[in-house]
Amino acid sequence: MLETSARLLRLLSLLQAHRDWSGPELAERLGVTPRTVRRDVDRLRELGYPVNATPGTGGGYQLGAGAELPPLLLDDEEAVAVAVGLRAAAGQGVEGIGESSVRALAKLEQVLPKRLRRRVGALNAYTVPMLRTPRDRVDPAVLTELANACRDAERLRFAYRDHGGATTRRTVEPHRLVCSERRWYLVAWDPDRAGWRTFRADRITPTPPHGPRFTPREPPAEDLAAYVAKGVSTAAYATEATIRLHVPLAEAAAAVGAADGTLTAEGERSCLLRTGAHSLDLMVVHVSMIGFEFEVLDPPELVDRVRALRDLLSRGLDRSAGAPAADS
Amino acid sequence: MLETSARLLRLLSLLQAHRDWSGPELAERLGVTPRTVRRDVDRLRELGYPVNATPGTGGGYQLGAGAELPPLLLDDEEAVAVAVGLRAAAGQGVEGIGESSVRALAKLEQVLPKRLRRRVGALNAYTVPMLRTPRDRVDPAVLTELANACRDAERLRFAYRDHGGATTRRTVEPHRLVCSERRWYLVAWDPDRAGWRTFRADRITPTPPHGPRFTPREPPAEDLAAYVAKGVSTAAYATEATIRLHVPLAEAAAAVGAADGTLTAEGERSCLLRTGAHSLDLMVVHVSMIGFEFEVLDPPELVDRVRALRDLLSRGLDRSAGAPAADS
DNA sequence: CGGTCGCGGACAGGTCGTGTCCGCGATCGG
DNA sequence: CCGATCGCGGACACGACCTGTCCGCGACCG
Repeated sequence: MLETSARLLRLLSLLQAHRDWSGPELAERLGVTPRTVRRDVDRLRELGYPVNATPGTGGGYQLGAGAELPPLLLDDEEAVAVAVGLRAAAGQGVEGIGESSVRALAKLEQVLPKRLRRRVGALNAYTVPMLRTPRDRVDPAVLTELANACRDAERLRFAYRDHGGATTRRTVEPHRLVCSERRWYLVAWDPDRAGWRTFRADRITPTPPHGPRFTPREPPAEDLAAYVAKGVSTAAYATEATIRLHVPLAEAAAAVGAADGTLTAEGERSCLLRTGAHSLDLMVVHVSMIGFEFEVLDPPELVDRVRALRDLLSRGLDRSAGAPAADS
Repeated sequence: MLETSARLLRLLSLLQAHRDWSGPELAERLGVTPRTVRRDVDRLRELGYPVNATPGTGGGYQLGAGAELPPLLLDDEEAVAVAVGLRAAAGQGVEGIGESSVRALAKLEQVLPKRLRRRVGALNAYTVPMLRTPRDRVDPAVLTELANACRDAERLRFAYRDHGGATTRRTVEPHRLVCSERRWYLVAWDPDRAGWRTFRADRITPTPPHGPRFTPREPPAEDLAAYVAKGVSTAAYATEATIRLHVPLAEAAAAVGAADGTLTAEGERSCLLRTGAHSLDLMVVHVSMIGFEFEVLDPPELVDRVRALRDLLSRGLDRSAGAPAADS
């Protein structure tokens, strides 16, 4: 009974769109008798999607949270919102969800109607690509293409911009996309060189005609994330930074966010922030925007960095209209 | 035939998880004969979800993009990624998709298994709440609660922090959540005062026992977004800013993004950026991070702002270890 | 040229969905 | 306190539909 399946889907959709539906309402919407609605609800429950019902006047059905996620039935706008959100999350390279973001994005984009794809592309410009210099920003489309090649075990051809700027052409067997230190890496087997290689995604330009399937081989390590982290040897910048913020701990905590580092109180009116070096830029931004008085304690390089920014601003001020250039 | 419906869902899930499946593979996975798989595929096609098939050796089925979005079947990690992405998008208040983001988020959170909800909460800390001071940051949970009340037409009780800081208790009929100028507003009918009111979402603290349903009345305007924009009279900061960037247009375009304003070339080595005032902060950040030499042309207030930041950095440098405080 | 795969017709058996009718219990409002 | 409303579920009969099996066709690859 195709109609029954379709009706179950529509029922699920209705239950997701509104919280509360009465039996007769649903019956009319679905074009069946209330008895059949009850049976459909039972079917949903049997499928593992809990439907709560409240008897009495003004009662009704509502979809609850179950053991597993029911199929999501999104309307056009919601689908676009999801796609844009995922692109942003993937582009930022948020550690911990980055890889699932890309997988979900690939899944969605594969079935996204064309008319919606246009809107996603248009709106994507509005997602704030903060903290990424244009150089190492990754095109979400490239990411999904890499992810697709990984999950389908398709040979991948691409042009790779070398560290020095030279581009080489590669054909590899892609295995995993890994997000580490806010950067994307592709772990792949290079048959020409008969070895595992790690490529930075932002330097990859895929050349569409995909190759044939391959049978995946044993990955070079159990924990590929660790493997990549070790491989790329983030040497240049692996230090930790310590900053003193001249605000009470509570105020700093509200502004800083768990990802940026750990805060420890230091008296009533100041606190210490220890943060991974890769979020130093973020910290500078936060400090600037929120206006915390600060003091750089640990890595001298950060002092240089702040000074460079200060000088940049000074130069800008000198150029700007009617700037008396008065120092603090 | 419950089993048939369930199998269709599983088939859809399989087709979304991998791009390519052969008939026999699917048959084994689903526990039916290949003939039934063909029939199921036909059913999916009849439901409007196009399934492409390629004959011959190494052929198979793949889900294509159709007229409408098929139900999304996400695994745990993907669901978490979607939720985190949506929360981030909603929190940022991206114009144009903000409202759909919240709707989609509400839909998802309603059915999200508890174990996943924990992970979303934990990871949410990692989404970068940029550009929001702690004061006007909105809790995504509050947003979804407001959105739920709107779509279910449930009376809403909440405490409202007034502009002056005083809190009042309200009971209103919520109608729409509007995102304007990177802020969230709730448009609601206040029965006590018998009039329409616009509340800033970041000042709302809902008090959970929701009220009874109400029958929605005619909204105060066709275009509620415009209504809100007019109402909140963004007066204080409604100017436009003009900044000269001392880099070629192409380079600036790569870094700035469409949302931040319009760029116009000005000779070979510089360009002008006109931008809405509410993204000035964003601009300062961009300019800082990327290191563009700049010059503020238009609003003198922006010059003050830059100077304030410069001075903040200077003070920080003075305090910091071994800073020679050499000016540029 | 043969193997493999997708496609679809035909048929038989039986399962399962549907509407109808019914009584039960919970809840809310008068 | 009673009645209306709603969710719940058993019983029954009709009929539709789903499944497996068997078959031949066409396409594609090696």
